[in-house]
Amino acid sequence: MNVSMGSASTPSLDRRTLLFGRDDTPGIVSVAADRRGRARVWRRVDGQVVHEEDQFPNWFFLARRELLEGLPVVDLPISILDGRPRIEPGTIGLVKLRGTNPFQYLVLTDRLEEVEHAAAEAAARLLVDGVITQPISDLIYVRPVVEQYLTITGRTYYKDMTYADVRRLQFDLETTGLGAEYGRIFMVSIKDSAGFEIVIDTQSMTEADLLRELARIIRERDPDVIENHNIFDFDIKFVIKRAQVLDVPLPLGRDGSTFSEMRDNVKIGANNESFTRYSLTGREILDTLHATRRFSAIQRDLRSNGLKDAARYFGVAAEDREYVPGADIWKVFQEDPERVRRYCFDDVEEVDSLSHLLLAPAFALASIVPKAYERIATAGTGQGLIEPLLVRAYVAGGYSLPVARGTGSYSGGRTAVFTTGVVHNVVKADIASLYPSIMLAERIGPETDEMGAFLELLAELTNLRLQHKSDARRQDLPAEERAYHDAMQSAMKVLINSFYGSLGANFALFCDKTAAERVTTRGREILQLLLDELERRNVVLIEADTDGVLFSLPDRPDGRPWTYEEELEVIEDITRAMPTGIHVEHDGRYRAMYSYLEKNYALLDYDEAAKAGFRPRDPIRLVGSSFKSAKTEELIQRFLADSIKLILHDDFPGVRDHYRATCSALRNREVPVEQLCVSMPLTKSPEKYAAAKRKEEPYEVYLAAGNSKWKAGSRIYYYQAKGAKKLISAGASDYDPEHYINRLRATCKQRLERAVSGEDFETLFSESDGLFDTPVGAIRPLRETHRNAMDVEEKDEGAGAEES
DNA sequence: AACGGACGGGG
DNA sequence: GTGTACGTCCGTT
Repeated sequence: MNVSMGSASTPSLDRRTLLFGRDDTPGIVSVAADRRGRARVWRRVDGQVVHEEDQFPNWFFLARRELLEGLPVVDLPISILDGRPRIEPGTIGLVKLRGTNPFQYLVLTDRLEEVEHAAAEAAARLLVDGVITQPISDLIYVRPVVEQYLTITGRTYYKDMTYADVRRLQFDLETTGLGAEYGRIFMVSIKDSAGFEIVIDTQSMTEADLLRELARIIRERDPDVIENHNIFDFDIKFVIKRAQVLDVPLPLGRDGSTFSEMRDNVKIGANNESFTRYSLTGREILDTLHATRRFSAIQRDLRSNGLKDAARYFGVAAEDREYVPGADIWKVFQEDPERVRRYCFDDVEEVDSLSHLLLAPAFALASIVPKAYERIATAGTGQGLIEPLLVRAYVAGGYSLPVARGTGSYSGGRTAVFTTGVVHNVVKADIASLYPSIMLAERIGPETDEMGAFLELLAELTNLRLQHKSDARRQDLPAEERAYHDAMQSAMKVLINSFYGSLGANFALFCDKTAAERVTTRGREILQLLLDELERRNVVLIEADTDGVLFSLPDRPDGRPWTYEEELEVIEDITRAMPTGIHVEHDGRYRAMYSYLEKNYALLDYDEAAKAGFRPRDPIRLVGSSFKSAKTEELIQRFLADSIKLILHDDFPGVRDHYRATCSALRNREVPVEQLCVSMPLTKSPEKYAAAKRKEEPYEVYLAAGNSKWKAGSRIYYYQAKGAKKLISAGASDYDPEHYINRLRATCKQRLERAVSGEDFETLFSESDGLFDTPVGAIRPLRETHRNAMDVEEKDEGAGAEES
């Protein structure tokens, strides 16, 4: 409905220009711009970096012309926006824009400081005089200068470049301590994507020379991107501090300037976190810690964001990777410097690997969105990405811009649990890109989008993503090219999924709560259609969430198991019953499932799925936080998983046998003590603990073992012996079996409460056969249906609405 | 034991 | 621009 609302004379941008901007200049690796219409551009051409000076009009949107009163304003024709606009030096140009949105004017000038200041002053005066009532944010809309340059020229970073074309340099410090006030740097490892590798340390030079050498190497290697894990909050801070103390200059920018510093925010999940951003002219600085945390905010199974943990999680930690505990590094360096050198270099290697995995999509986004790469890597999706894209379209099209006016809340996605307990023949079905599909199919976009750019962009992204996705799978393409297509498709996925969010976010320029609610309402209807279609096929619904459903196919009279192909047929059949543009996808199949709580369940794979060459994984998967607790002993955690597995195999005698075997193994001291230990850190030093005068279990256990000294932060392992807790010792067998049997029963009773009745639990978890017990072979698992299991998530203003 | 508060990362 | 995640561990009572 919003497409082509303009008059016939209105220039409309083709979709490619909307998405990539109108200027295809390749190889831009960094941009510096100022408020006087000057830009410096660094481009990588045939592997060499060239520096170019450029001119552009700074610009901002303005709601009221009178804010420029008294300034020598020149009216410019709107046709100036048809190509790349150029103005005479010193001009304060004003373009009256098309359409009816509040920001009616575009100011083009190379005197931005002066003009913006004057307009802000005028706004403040008019506000005081009561002539206007709007806040200044409704009167003047200014983007950062680099974005101004990229937007008005239609350029972006990294056109025609792949990740491998950019020169990335990683460096990592080893220091005598964490605080830059007292610590010193004694080692630096450096690596770059052109094959440079070095580790330098204070065995062969002074700390000052180490810093000079670091600076010399960075200048000589001339990287486009500098990266490390926690580079902003540690390495750069430390380097600057030590360089200051030792009077070493750090002219690391491409123009010989040093680091600049500003407060900025990094979007992590739904939150904004403030940090000190350091910048270098002509280079981009990227923090893999930010990237890791952004990842783990979505993918919750990455527990720790530390470099080593993240590298192991992603499978990029080398077999022979050297580890040195942080607190020991300086000490180990005295005894075995070679070991610390290996450790330090392994760090930069892992950073490089994480960068490949986590930053390639941000890199790909930088060839689309008019924004510096280092900013894209920390930006949110709505205001951070979608808005710059739409604003570029509005500037190029000469359209007036809306202001953000979102308020209130609306209903979001629907979640429901229909069945708890044990179910078989489980299939997971997802509606592909539910919200984007609805927006495209029903032509739902912001009412204020008079240019119709919103849906055009969404449509183009959806088309192109499919192409990139299929190209990423083409075996006839070289790996690097496939990686490029994969990064592109995931960048586009990020954008596609952000459109709905930017409708629902109050502070987004193109916020439209009514439109957002139409999307979610339609989403609930479509999910209901899917549920209805499934029920019509006599499946048992288990759990539904916004755009996906877990269900159980009925056993067939002849007992034949369902095949994947048959399940696909069911799903394709359902897709045919869905509205146009809505596709249901097969997203997983499981032999059995224990549905415990909403989003907490155990899945048992089909045997063949485990063999089929996918990632090797346990045949049973426990999903959801309620199954995991760090404080559970290994034996109990394993016993629970095994019991669920047996229950899902319908093997109740097996559960009882397993229980009895475990009890007797405990009583006969056959369980290795390691499996019964809990681990606790001694965070306080001996002095601090003594001073605290308050007994804590781990310390008392450690002291009772005859120790009096420990290093703060060291971790101990201990178990319950008869009468007292004791430190682990190899082969110890004086643990208290009754204690562990009780713990095991208590844990299982709770976690299995929806799988077996209380009565059956007592039968299963009993060491002797009771006279009146149900025969164990006759025990059936629980399965409970929950009617009215309807639940609609409220989408509040701002938070939460961002995610789709 | 129960609760409020700090932290997550880097050496 | 503002409110605010979430799970774990610490410190206090």
